[in-house]
Amino acid sequence: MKTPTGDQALIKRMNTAIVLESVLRDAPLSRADISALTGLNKATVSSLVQDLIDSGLVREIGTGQSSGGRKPVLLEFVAESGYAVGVDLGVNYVRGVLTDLRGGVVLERTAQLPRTSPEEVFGILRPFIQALVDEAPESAFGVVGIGVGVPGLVDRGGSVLYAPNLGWRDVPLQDALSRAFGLPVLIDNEANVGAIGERQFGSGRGIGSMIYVSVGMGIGTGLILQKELYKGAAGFSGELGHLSIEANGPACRCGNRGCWELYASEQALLARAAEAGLGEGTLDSLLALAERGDARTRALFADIGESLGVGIANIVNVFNPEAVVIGNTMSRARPWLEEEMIRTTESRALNFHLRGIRLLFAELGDRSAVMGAAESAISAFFKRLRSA
Amino acid sequence: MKTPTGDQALIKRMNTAIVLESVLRDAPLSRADISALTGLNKATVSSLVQDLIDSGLVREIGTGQSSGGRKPVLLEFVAESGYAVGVDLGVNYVRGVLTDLRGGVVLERTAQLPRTSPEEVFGILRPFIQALVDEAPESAFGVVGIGVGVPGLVDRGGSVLYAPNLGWRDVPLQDALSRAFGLPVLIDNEANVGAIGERQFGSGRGIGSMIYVSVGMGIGTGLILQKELYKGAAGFSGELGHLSIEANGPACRCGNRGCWELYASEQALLARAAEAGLGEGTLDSLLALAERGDARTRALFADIGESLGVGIANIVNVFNPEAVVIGNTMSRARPWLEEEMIRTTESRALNFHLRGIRLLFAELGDRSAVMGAAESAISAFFKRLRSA
DNA sequence: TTAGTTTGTCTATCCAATAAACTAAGTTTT
DNA sequence: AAAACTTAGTTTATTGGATAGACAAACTAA
Repeated sequence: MKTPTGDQALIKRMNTAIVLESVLRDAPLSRADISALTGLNKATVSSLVQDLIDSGLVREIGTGQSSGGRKPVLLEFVAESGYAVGVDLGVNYVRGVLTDLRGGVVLERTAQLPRTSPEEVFGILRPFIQALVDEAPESAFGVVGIGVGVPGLVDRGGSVLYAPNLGWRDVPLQDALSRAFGLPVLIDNEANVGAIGERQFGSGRGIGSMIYVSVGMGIGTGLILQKELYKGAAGFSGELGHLSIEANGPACRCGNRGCWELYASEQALLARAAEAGLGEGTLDSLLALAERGDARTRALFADIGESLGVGIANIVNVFNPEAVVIGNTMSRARPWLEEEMIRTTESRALNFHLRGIRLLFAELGDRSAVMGAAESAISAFFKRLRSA
Repeated sequence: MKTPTGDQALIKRMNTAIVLESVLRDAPLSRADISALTGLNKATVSSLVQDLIDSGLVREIGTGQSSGGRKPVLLEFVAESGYAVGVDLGVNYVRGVLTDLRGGVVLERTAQLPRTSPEEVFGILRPFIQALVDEAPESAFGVVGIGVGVPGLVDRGGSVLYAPNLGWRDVPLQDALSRAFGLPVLIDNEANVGAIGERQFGSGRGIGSMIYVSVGMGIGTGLILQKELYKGAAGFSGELGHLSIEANGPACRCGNRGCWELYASEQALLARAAEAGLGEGTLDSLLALAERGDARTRALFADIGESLGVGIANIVNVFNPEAVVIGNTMSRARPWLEEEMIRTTESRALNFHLRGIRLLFAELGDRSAVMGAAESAISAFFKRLRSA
């Protein structure tokens, strides 16, 4: 039985977390506010706040307005008490951010990735991350961790089991990075960190259950269920891109037939554009064509929108989420996709499940993943705080 | 902020729950065993166990073996300290059980349901349940609750929003029953309670993430994720029967096209049997034919197995569960379905997701739902104990 | 017998939360 | 401006759990 048993330390940790959370959410606020908000006794709040001030996570920022009594001392979270690094490892680029503990971006860098072998990538990644770490200002906690999103399957130990577009198999990335930097490292799938990013900083703020659909060359998905990222039994789930929507459709490289991503991804778009002789084989050229009003291109985007809708209807029926967020490169085609996507979803999903659902596009654009990677490092830091 | 704050009462509730759980799981065992198992101090365990004995949930049952010291006093859970009623409301039947708090069946009843209007069903259900309640032996907690599984969509308030096969819309069943009996009542979808039943008492014992697929006239599903029944934002999720597996397939009554249940349900089987002139239009007749070795019938079952496999592959890719459990009437056709179902699933699902997965059939047969209904009443009782 | 072992209880102590009293620092009323 | 009131935050004594360690009880083995 590894269930943690209850003792006083647990209570203190819980209540400290509650206090910190209310500072994070509602700052600036006073000790009295926290007491009223949380139901904790004023004395308890005072004591816990003092601990947080001592540790450097919270500070007093002067007094607020009074309505006939002593003025409250306002508190705020010290976002600069620590920093996190987020990395989005793409197929031909690396993007990195250095953020404070509230997710405020201090620094952002991008680099090309001309070769993708694990060794070569690591050779680029290491100085790339080191530069971000080095730029972090002095702070109470320093750099609290590194989060990395990768385009592939990642196991619970942070090994990249399979990343077809990088040509990786069984690359122990977490091991390598945490050894190199001596910092906590979290590796996760690009769609999973994208989901975290959009939920924390983007269109999914405050939403409890949300499915993030990363539509790039393939389709990946991140599932936020009951406010938590859902991972399957083995740590990888949500391969909704390989949900078959045509049982007898064309074979997919995954072994299944008629996978959703064969119909609704950027790759699908480009393949069909090539067949029809549209554009120059890039998303950009097609977007430009659509912008100029080319009817065939617009019809093609509408088709992709419809295919997206077919899959989204499935998602809605399966998960009954509060929101579905479309991200990654294809979200740039929103104007030409959205209408048909929504129409198809609404005509296909169960009525009861459509009530109150929101079909959104990523707010963070191509930064969903990198921000989510940073956020996962931040939240891991808070989790460590809570349990120690 | 409604987060419950931590105080000593919380500690005690937590630790009491931990102790009770270890008694439930590992009885018979001694106080010393519990202390070793849970990490709680011997004194703490003694005190909590005494409380549980006083409340009637635990009792001493004599001494055990010693290996050179004082003999341990063995404890066990008093299953007969309370009783629960489980009801499986079908389209033309009602099945009910009275169980003790461990889920041991004390009494089981079935009745026909000739008419399905809410009033008529309630007229039958009320005395049916009353009889079960009346038969419960005297006990410390009495009948702790009533769980009901229904073939339809149920909202969080226990209202049946939509049950096409009963012809129900917006029937406040929980209200009606809890008013009639003055007991806690839980209403849930048949597949959800079936999932609970199989997980607690059937083939899913001890499994953390499991998808229960109820294949009857339609296909319903219950999702056990991270040891909990997953319900969507609005309380209904897991309509995997209406996952489209042929985007351009035939229209389904749900509004979508090519839904899984159009290919893999009992209804699909019977429709195709009728087309082919096989059997007398019942599952029983087809099973008999297959038993006798009729090749066309067997091929038909194999086809259904393949269609089941297509959907299961999707499930596996989406959820990466530890197990998929096939239940309800179609599980009776296991001998004629299983091979093709497994073959199709394995050829279509992602390799990584197949590792260690188990494709099982319901152990409880047609009692998955009724047992799960009782279990949901029992676990609600324990939950109440824990929070008060 | 005697020594050693294991179970379970008892006792003193610790610690976090709390209520209530109190101090601090304001605003409003007269 | 003094008195009365308000609100913020701290101090103090109390409460109620968990705990370590001492201890008693009950056993085995030699």
